Amino acid sequence: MKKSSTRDHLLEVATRLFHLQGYQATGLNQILKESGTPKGSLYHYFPDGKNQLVKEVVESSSQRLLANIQIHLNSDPNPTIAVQNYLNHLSENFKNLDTPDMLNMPPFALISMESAFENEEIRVVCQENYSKVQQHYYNKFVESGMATDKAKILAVSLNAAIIGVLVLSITEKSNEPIKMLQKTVPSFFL
Amino acid sequence: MKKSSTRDHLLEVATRLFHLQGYQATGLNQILKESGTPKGSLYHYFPDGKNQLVKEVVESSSQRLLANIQIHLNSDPNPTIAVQNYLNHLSENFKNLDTPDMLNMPPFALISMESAFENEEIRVVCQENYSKVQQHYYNKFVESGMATDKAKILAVSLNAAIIGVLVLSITEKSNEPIKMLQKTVPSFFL
DNA sequence: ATTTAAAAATAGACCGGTCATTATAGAAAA
DNA sequence: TTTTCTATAATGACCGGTCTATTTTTAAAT
Repeated sequence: MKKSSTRDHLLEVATRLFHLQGYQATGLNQILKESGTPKGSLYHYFPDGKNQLVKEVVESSSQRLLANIQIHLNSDPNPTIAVQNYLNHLSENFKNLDTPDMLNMPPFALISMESAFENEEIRVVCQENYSKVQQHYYNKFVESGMATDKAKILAVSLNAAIIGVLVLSITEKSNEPIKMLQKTVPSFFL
Repeated sequence: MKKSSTRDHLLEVATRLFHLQGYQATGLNQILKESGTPKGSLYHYFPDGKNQLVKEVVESSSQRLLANIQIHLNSDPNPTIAVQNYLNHLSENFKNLDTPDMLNMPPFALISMESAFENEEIRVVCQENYSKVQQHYYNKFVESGMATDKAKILAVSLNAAIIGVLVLSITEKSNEPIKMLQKTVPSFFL
């Protein structure tokens, strides 16, 4: 028997909607309706309401994102190829242009900017997420022999570039921007 | 004198708030309150309400952004230095970490992601804005002798990197990410 | 195994408040 | 006087959150 499949399902639907529309634009009623859950259950599993829901969504999305990045970074010893593999994975998630898979490619840009001046708790979780992502890149670069100071600025720049191409890809509903970045990646490592 | 200073003021306040909080999180009442305008005036100048306000905000912000980019790209014949000058300008706008100047550095990421799956009209305006920004970069690169195919992918990548770095800077309320990107810019042009 | 009491989960009505928008009137400017 | 602008009140829809009641599940006691 599913221990708390209702809770998981709620979190899943909320994750999709928050990353797609933002949490400000996503009402609890929409989450309830799309997940077929009554309001009582939501406040049973998430007593602190929407704020708790947002926080758990961001935290679990971060874990998923980090694991996903690590997998692709491990796919090749050469960091250039590994990063390109990761970008390739991201562009795959844009095959369905209108409903990109927000679970395997959580674009934190929306939630992190929504929270930046409004919800300090969420903002910090987003910031920590970005920091961890960059740490993953940094480690990979250093392992492959890059100087630590260069690895640091490159990790931040790569993270920024990927965030940016996701914003672009979502805005124009095309994976072309991702493919373009893919081609410029090698020059980062010269 | 007050030809339509009320209208301009309304647009100014709305611009600040929309870029800071997103348009979903910004109520008309907040705009009215912060601008000291009565509700009647808003619907007098913007008969189509919030949607018209958002559209005009994005359009005017885009114009401002494009003009600003052009100025900095013209600041030096060398594209590397010109881009670094622009990044320097951006990092200057983060001196007041809690209230960055959204007029001189409109971060479209928030509004463009908010609108992507919700307001097609706004989404298109954002997309066109990104396209024009990239055209500016492209022209600069080609003028300086870069091959057109390389200029194209580089323009997209640079745009993405700048978008991303603004997302990072806003999230962690620091201009450090911008400064880091500044250091990696030269490698783009090798 | 059956009964039973407690706990967990579901269900939805309800609340005060705020949302964008409209309506209506008065003031200012032309 | 006619147009433009200001000022509020009222509108209905929806917001997140609370509340109480009911059903389902769990576990203990017989």
